[in-house]
Amino acid sequence: MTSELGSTSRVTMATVAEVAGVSVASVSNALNERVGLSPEVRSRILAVADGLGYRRNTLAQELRIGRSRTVGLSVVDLANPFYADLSQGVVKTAGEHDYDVFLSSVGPESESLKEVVDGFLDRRLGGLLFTSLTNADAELLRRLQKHAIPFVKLVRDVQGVVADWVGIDDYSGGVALGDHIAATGRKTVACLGGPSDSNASAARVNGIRMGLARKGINLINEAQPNLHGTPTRMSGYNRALSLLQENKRIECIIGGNDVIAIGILDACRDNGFSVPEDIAVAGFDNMTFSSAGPLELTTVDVPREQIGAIGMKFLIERMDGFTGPPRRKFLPFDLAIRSSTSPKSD
Amino acid sequence: MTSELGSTSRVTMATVAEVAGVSVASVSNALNERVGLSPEVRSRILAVADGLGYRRNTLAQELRIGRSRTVGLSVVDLANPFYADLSQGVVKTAGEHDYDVFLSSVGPESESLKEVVDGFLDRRLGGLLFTSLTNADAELLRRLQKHAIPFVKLVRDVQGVVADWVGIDDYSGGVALGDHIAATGRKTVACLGGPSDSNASAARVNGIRMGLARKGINLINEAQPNLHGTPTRMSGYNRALSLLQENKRIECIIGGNDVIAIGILDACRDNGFSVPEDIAVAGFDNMTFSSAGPLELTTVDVPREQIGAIGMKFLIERMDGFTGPPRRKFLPFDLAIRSSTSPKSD
DNA sequence: CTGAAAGCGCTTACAG
DNA sequence: CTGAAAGCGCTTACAG
Repeated sequence: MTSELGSTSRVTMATVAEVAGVSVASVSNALNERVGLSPEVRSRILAVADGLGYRRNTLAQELRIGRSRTVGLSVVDLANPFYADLSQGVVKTAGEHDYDVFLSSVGPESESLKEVVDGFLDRRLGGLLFTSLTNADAELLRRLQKHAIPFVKLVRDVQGVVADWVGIDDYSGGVALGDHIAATGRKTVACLGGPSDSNASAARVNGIRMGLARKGINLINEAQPNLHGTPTRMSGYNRALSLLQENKRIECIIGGNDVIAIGILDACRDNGFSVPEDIAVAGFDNMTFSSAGPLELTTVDVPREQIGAIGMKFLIERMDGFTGPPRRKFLPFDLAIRSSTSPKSD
Repeated sequence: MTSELGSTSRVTMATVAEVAGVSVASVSNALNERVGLSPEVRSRILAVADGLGYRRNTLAQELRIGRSRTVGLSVVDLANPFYADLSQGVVKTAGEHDYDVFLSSVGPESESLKEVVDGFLDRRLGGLLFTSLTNADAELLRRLQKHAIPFVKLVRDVQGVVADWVGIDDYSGGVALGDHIAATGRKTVACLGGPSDSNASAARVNGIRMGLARKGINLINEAQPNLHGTPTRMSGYNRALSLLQENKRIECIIGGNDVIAIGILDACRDNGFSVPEDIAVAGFDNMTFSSAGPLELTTVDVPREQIGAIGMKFLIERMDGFTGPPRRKFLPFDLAIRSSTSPKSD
């Protein structure tokens, strides 16, 4: 009498209908709270469904109605806490609005963005959220627009793709940081930015440059290839190493993000430079670990979780049919001044 | 002639079949590389599908075949880098085997584990991966077993639920850590562990206690409620604060994980205790930030990403029909000794 | 070697 | 107020 695999064969609407003595249509209507069902029948159906432990098959439902309450989130590197925090904001807000999140990782070891997007589309997800975009992704995004798939860009923007975007004014953040460094009295300053194909990284470096320039300070590595690079700790370490070796008088190194800055701090430690006495170090993002016990990194506080949350909110509005013009939401940021850039005491 | 919404109405197998002049069955057979199709027809179908930009509808396919190449991953707090690293391992391994990951967050603000699991089941996911389980979840897991849904427990184990598990021997890790602390010559030692309903946290504390006891050292907060607590920085800070105030002679505080340990370091810094001169601090996990510039935390190196990767591999084997007895995989760990527990120099 | 047909579990007009 | 029927886009025996 019982099926071979799985002691309990799934209970479907047909099962509920049979037990309740009604049609599957009525079961569907009852479950979806549609009008035109006598209260008695409706509550009987609900009771039966409950008793049988009925659960609606999401695949069947979504296939039929052609819409999904699941959104796709594409992330380059979950192990990078920046994206983990961002994702947390997305997942939390999604949950509050009864949406789910399908996560895909883009990366050298994993899939390309195109493959990730294909996977999203194959699942007929209701909307998409992107991080880590570059201008090279413009065509892909335009294809989504052609298919009328709503999406939101997070943190980084893409030239020529007019769509909702949420982030901060990275340029102004950079200016504030450069300004602060100049005010500490340091004049020999280098910057080790993130990848140049990230518009956010580029804006940060531009802002830092401008903030310093206003006080007559030029980046000592302005023309060098190390001005931009991979946003990893390793890259920060290696690039800082060569800076420290080439220029013994260097007074400050600014990382394009906190992960790079940690690499810079490692390099300083390993080479006997004490921070901030010998050299100042600053970052960008204000990751949780940026202020931890003895580690006190000056940085720009980027509201990562909020970016994810508002991005998700924008996406929900689009999925709900909002057709207003694309929005660009600049979230406020703060400069977190800590001991890694304490004024020179000489 | 064009449909109102979405310029390009989706191309389905029917479209491909019509253009190629064959039946949908043949299209399906061609796409699924089944035998019994003349090479010519097959390649023509493939060419047409490609030309039309055909993409298989995953919902329809999964509904039909009743299996899914998507697995569910339940995580308490993505913003906690421990789970982010674990997730990275899962996602990466999944991608390598052509599986996808559906992520759900359990938490006070979000859904309960039951809701998360229901969501997984409603989507007919092929298998599930759990982190942060407690004994209270036993019933839920047994229900999954009754329905023959494969799952793997990560890091934490659950009493009475015999199923695949991947983690480290937390007890031995604790012993190694306690042993090390004793060897540094410190005798007044406290431990601020994670939640007592986590079998991993409990094992860690037990191990630490044993490692110290072998050298005749007892935890000074053995009987106190602060021996276990929330695994957050805030909790570490607050618990450390009261320890420092109550016992000026305290020589070492061990955190049940690195996040707690960071809170301990914060408390030391804010109260003028220098590490390791005045007091030693140790953690557990070896998070990336645990060694960062001036921050040099002694800790147990837990291979988080590998736990996720192997857990995913186990799950794939189960989904592929492996029916061997449940496995318990203990991954090797290391003790990372750093300056936060340097020997007392008196 | 290829196609017609049934069916996965839903939803939604449309009759009655 | 309720049900029979078609259909979402696939896959899979089963005929031919």
